[in-house]
Amino acid sequence: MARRSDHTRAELKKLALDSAREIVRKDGISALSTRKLATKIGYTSGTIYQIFKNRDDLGDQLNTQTVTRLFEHCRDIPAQASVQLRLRKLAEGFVAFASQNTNEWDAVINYPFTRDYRPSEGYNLQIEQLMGLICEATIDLYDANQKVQQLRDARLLWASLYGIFSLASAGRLGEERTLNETVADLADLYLAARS
Amino acid sequence: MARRSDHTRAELKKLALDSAREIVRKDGISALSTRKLATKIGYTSGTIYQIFKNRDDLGDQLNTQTVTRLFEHCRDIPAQASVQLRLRKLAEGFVAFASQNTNEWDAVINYPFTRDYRPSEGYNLQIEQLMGLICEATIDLYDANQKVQQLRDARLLWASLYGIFSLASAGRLGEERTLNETVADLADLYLAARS
DNA sequence: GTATTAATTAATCATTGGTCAATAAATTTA
DNA sequence: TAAATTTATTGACCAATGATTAATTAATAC
Repeated sequence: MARRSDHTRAELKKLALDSAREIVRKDGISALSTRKLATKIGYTSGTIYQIFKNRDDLGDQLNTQTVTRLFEHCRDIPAQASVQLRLRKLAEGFVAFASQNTNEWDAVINYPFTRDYRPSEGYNLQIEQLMGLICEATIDLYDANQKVQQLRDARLLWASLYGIFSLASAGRLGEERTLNETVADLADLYLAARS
Repeated sequence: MARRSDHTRAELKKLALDSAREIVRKDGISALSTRKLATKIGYTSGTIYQIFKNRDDLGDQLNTQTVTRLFEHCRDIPAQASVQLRLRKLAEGFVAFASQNTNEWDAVINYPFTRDYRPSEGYNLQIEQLMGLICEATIDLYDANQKVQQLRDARLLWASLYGIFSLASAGRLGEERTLNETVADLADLYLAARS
């Protein structure tokens, strides 16, 4: 029996999330079960439900972390002079992160949530942060009174990106063009329309 | 015991697919299990595995049918004079179909396939058909020597649409703009870039 | 009518998410 | 220090799931 003072509640949660991430990273989202996770951290499955409300909650927190990491990855991209360059670099950042974290990113898109699950406030906040990065990159293209349009475009870009990644991760993008190129196509289309 | 001559193999398959569709339509993709499907058609679960290779196969065939129906729905849209109108109507067609077939369309996007599942040739063919509709609508915008670019754009539009629907079905699109409007935004962005 | 072939079943396996009474460990009280 | 109380952890459950397969039953051929 795991001694009850082995970890504080917070430590245990971190341990669980880290281990969950490791399982997903190594064997994909389908390999993540409460039992496997429990075993990995030296507890039993019941304890998992003391840390997380349920499987949806576990997935939400895992994915929130992943999106946070994507955000941090993209935030650290060096500043660029033009919108073109900024968008290009941002797109490359997205693709690079997704390629280096295939299974984790796949979980963001394909985690088997319950039918009526809705993302947590924390998750949505992280997505807003990402949207902020897109807005920063495209700020030169909009007047001060076009903020609404800018955010609308950012959302559209995000949705499009999301679709490209979804199809790519499911092998449904088609053969003749890589993920990188398709994302670049999107950036080009956007620039052709707005600049 | 179901009498072995109650249905031919083909009839049985149709019966199973129709019933699967009914289950999904009514209670969503998560309600579709081999047992439930078997009971519904008056057989036992083992028989399902005589009709379909496995759960992935069942889902693939169901989704292929759904995409076919989406295609037919959009193909029957009356001809329009301009690219603008054609795209607009096509977008509306997509949204209308998705809205009228929520659960079935959700299955196209979120069916819990096995990790290494890849869509069948039949499914991919149907997607190509859809791409054809997009190309028909946008044909005026490209010269004869720009066929590659045109198809590339069509794929991009499809991926973007797919992303918009994915986020919408997961309640991740944001509140302030409807599905209809977002899809229209996409069409507008595309037109602004290419016309 | 008997032998052969093939469809259907029922039992079974391994696994899953989830709950909860029992148990063990830590903390407080006396 | 010893007993009483609180709380974390367990392990035994439950109801489902996808999938396999030997046994059974129905249809067909001889």
